[in-house]
Order: sequence, then C-alpha cells, then structure tokens
Amino acid sequence: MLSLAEENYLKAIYHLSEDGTKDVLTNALADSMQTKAASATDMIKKLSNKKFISYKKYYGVNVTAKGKSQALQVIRKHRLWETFLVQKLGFTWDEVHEVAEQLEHIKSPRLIEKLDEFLGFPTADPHGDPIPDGDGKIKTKPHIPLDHLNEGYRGVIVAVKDSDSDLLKYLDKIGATPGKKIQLISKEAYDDSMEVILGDQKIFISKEVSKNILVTE
Amino acid sequence: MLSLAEENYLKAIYHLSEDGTKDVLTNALADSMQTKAASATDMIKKLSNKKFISYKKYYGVNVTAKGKSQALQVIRKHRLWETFLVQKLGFTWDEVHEVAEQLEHIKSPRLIEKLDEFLGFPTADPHGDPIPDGDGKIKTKPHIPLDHLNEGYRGVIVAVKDSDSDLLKYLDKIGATPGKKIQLISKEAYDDSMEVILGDQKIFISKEVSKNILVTE
DNA sequence: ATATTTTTTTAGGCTAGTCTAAATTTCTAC
DNA sequence: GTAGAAATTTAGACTAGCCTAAAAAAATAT
Repeated sequence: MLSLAEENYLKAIYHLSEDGTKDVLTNALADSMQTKAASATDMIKKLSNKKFISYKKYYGVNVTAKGKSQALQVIRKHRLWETFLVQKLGFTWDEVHEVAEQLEHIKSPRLIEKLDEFLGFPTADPHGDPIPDGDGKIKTKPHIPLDHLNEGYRGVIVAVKDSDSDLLKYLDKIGATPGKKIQLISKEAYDDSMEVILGDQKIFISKEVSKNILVTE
Repeated sequence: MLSLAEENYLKAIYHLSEDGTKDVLTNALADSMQTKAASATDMIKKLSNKKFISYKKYYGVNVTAKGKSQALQVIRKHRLWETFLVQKLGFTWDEVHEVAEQLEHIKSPRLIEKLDEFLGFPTADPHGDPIPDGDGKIKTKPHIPLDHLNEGYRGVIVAVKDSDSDLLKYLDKIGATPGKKIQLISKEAYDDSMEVILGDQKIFISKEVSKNILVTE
C-alpha cells in the first residue's frame, strides 16, 4: 500500500516517462513535484525498494510492470472523478483538476466500481483523455496535434492538453471540446496560425493553441 | 488550515463532548482515536494553540466556537458523502462509514456546495443523523430511544445509532430505517424486550436493539 | 490526612517526508 | 583526455505524528 506522497511521485514518474516509454531524470521529477532533487532521490529509493520503479543511480528511473499498473489505477480514479465533477456536479472543465488530485487518493475499490457504473462506464474524461479500465487497459484513439495538419483537413477533436487553466478556459469559450467536428480552412506558412471551422463558427487560432488541440485521422 | 490528523482529533473531541456540552478527558480521547494518552496530549496542545479547543491541564478539553464550527463542517461533509454513497451509488447502510471517513477530508468548499445541491439539500443522512448546513446550523428533531417508551406508543423512527456494522445490517434486515412508522405493542417488564409493528410486520426485539432505535414524540 | 492508585503530562526517541550544503559522478568543451 | 560545469547523491537537520517510560498531579481509600 502506497502513501499519498508515494502515489503522487509514482504518477508523476509515469506521466514524465510518457506512459512508461522513456527514462525519467531526477531533476525532471523534482521539478514536476515542485520539490528539490534531494527529496526526489529519497522517494526514488523508496519506490525502487518496493519494486514500483527500477533505478540506476545517476541515470534515472523506469516504471516496472507493477508500478505501471499502480499508476494507471490512480489515473483511472483521477479521470473518473473528473468526469463525475463535470457531468454530475456541473463543474466546468478548468475547475476539476485540483479537486480530482485529492479524490484520486481515496482508497476503496468498491467506490470506484460503483462510480464507474454510475457514470455509465465512460472511456474518456472531460478533456478527452482515456480512462483506463479496472485492469489498467486503455482504449487509445490515435490523436494528432492540430498544428501538424494542413489546409483541407476535416476531423474530430479527441482531446486537449490540460496543462493550463487559462488555455482550458479559452478552449471552452471557443467551443474546442472533445467530440466536436473541426475543419482546417487555411494555414499561414509564416507563423503556422490557422483559420478553422468549429461548429458553425469560423475562428482564427495561433500555433500555440493548435498544438494543444488533438484530433483524429 | 487543519491537517488530516488534527481534523480527526477535533471531530472526535466534538463527538465525545456530546456536541460541545461536556469536558473531554485525555484518556477518553486517546481511546476513541486508538492512540496513546501521550499522543492525545500532543495533539491537544496543538489544537489548543490554534484556538480550536480550550484546555486546562489535567482537567480535559472543550471545543471553542471556532472549533465547533470547524467540527461541524467536517461532520457536514461526512454526512453528505454518506448520503451520496447510499442514494446515488447504491451502497448499503453499513458500508458507507469507512469511505466517508476518507471523503470528509477533501478540501473544496465548491465541491461540497455542488454535492449538497446534487443531493437536493438533504437534512439527514442515511442513518437519520442531521446534516449541518453551510453555516453549521443543525435542524434537530427531538428523538427518544425506543426503550424509554411504553406499550401503546406510536411514532416514526428518526435515526439509529451507527456504532456497529452488525447492528446496522440487522436493522436494515428488519426494516428499521429512518422514516419508518413504528408501534409498540407490548413490553416485557422482566427484560425490557418488546414486540413492535414495523411496516406490516410484527417483530420481537431485545432491549439491546431498542436502545439503538431513536423515535419521535 | 496520608498512602496508594489512577490519570495525565513530560522527556526522549522513532519514521516519513522535506530541506540545505557538501560530496560525488557524469557530461561537455577544448 | 582532462578541466570545468551540470546533475545527482549523500549527510545531516527539521517538523508532524506517533510511541514508551518516567515523572507529576489528582483521585481514592482507609
């Protein structure tokens, strides 16, 4: 059984490793957790002793199968709670993250089963991120950042990067939410800004924004 | 802002003081928290320094107005979550306490407002215990333990004491839940056991059980 | 009213998680 | 391939929350 702090570190490692594919360096972990490298090293040792990560001194860490499965359970809880907050309690998109950070640590397998059922077994959270099932399996839809595409593209928004609250508010305002159809009308070669059709509106967006909109096809 | 441990101690003090009316002794608090007296003393000092309780060495503690208000907020959250678990997620009566003990510590005033609204502003939890409002006000219904009443009594169950999971299961089985009408047919002077009508059934209950059923009138 | 028992507090030590500062290892540049 | 820079680890210290054992205060019994 992991402590709250251990769970948070493990989740951060999993995310930084891009779902377990890359090594994570101590400083990157410390930055992400807003602590110092020394603290990250301490926690790395603990998680390593418990076999959630494998650790080679000075060269960073990897999640083990055990660690990945544990991280996915936390992510599952986080995304189910976010879905609950938006769909059932009427929270807006950009308000949910902080609360879900707390709720994801509640220990009760039964609660999560029941919540999943109550929400109708959703496969994606309000940001479009996939919700792992009880066994940690993820239904991954392919998704491409909008800035990689060209004039003439038509598709559907599958997710948005949920890094920043101001960005989320903006995306919400222009209606760029998962599930919406989107059409790329023109793209300016100079700065990669673009004009798109979103619902029934024609909107101008910068490359900064288009990088954070993930679409199908 | 209180830590998780501080919140739990404060809540225990409030309950042991019977809603702030009695002094709470160090050993009673330690027993209730399943810790040792020395730990209770440590925490008493902390809560006292922060003005949530008033403390006279060797003579026990009292909740201050500030402490009472804080305790009621935690109790409010606990009871709202219990209501949610039973009404929305289909938990049974006896399963909710442990999970609510965790959920009650989530810090988000907005979450509690929204949850309250989602549940339709309930005034009592599944055990019949009153839910304090946002200002800590409690709608108290008068309630009498069933064993204090005599043959001929008719009334309604307002609450049950939620001390023990086996008791709750039994009460659930015989249908002794808050809101149900109850009629006392006969009472045996020898052992205070009694026969009651509950719904459409005639049931025999011992004094042990009747002490835990709280009724109106 | 004093001796004994009970209760409470204090003293000192432990772990988890954090920090700063120093030591060590790896990387980079020449 | 070695010097300096950057990253990482270690050492040692701090707080919160808990413990045991000893000391002190209050309650009780004769």
